Amino acid sequence: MSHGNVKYMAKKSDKKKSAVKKEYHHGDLKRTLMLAASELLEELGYEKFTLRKCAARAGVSPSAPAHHFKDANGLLNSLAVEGFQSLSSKLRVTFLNSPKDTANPCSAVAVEYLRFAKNNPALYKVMFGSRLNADNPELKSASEACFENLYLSVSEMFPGKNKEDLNAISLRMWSSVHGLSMLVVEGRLNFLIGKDGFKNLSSLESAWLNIQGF
Amino acid sequence: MSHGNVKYMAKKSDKKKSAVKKEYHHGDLKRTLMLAASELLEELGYEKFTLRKCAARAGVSPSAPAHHFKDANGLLNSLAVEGFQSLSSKLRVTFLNSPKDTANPCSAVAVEYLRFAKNNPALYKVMFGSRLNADNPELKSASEACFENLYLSVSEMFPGKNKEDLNAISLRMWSSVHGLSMLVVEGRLNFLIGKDGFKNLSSLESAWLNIQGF
DNA sequence: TAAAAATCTTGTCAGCGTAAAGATTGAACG
DNA sequence: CGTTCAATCTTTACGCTGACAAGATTTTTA
Repeated sequence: MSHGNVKYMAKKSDKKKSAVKKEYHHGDLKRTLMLAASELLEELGYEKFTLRKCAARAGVSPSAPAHHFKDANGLLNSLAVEGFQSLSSKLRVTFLNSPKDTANPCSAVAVEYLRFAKNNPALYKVMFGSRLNADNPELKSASEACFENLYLSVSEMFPGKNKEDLNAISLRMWSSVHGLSMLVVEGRLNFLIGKDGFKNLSSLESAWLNIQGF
Repeated sequence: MSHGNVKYMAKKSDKKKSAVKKEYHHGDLKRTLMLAASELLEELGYEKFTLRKCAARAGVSPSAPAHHFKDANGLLNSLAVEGFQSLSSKLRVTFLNSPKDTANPCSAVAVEYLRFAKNNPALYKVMFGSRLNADNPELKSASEACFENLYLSVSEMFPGKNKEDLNAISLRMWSSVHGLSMLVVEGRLNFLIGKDGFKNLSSLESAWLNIQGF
């Protein structure tokens, strides 16, 4: 496991070490482009991201990405899919590790959701923004799986409820925390800071959390 | 009042009737551009709106808008400001005209909010999207005034509460209905339609409304 | 080993925002 | 009334963008 096929490793190693010399075939351009895109998104912001800058950071020509993604939005779409998968598992893990006997058993999940949005603001905007086509099959199933995971936690939290109520509760939770996340990520709560004892963003968020359980 | 200065009116009338003949000075280009922008936004969608198309629809050159707005985002910013003013007054009127003795006195306001977002989806995205600078003074004060108006209704609804609670309730209401509006407007609830008896979007929205009062 | 496929580059195109400079008009003022 | 000046709009041009077509290079297949 540590070495594997020696010949192959040597080849790979050669490739790695000759990073100075530019090679025609990149080897793992798809992954490299997604990494570069993710970095550029958070560095420049959602609006200033361009495919050409992304290709430049990956060290390839502006047309190279076309061989791995349909177009610029195809690249962002792949990022968003991974974002939903990451968010989904984070929320589930948080729920499973949080105490179930508190007054508001969802607050830990909500905090984790908000943390994700604040840690990856540009990615979060891509995931829910109108740049991507919401009807894209992969994106649709990824966001659906995320919701289903939330639904699962909700159903374990309210064992007696029927499907309609569980769906409604899940939707209520999602839209509520999504709304706060968007307002925070878009800077739309800035005017509230300094008002009536809300000295910073955190105090606003905890007020939001404490005012009620979903 | 019906006629005013005859000379001036005649002049204006001449201008109107000679619409075939293109004139160098438009007369009310700022308003015309905002109208054209608002139309194009809803026709083409938030992402495909361009300043050049907007100028073309208004019948002027691509550089003409620069004399009335700082840049493309300046035009959208003005639209967003008017959007917040319109939304603010709609919500207040709805609250004042809705019965106060129901179980959930906010539901009428929430419905009106959602109606605004669905009637002007592209404008709504502009108002809350990251294309505009959230720290723009005019935009900031317009959205703040909108929130203050909501706060006013909330304070009349819960007379006993202190400022902190009223702020938290208002924020909770806003983020909740904003989250639902965004999800609806961005088409992010499509995958839920047809699931567990939710035959359309309206059934989802009413389930959201009925699951609890804010 | 030759053909085929995959991968990346170069060259090109229309469309975009916007800045600079010129043309036209209306308003202010003698 | 005529002149000057500011406001308004056009023309021209620049760099940047996404994307397409065609060619170069490498890897895979057969």
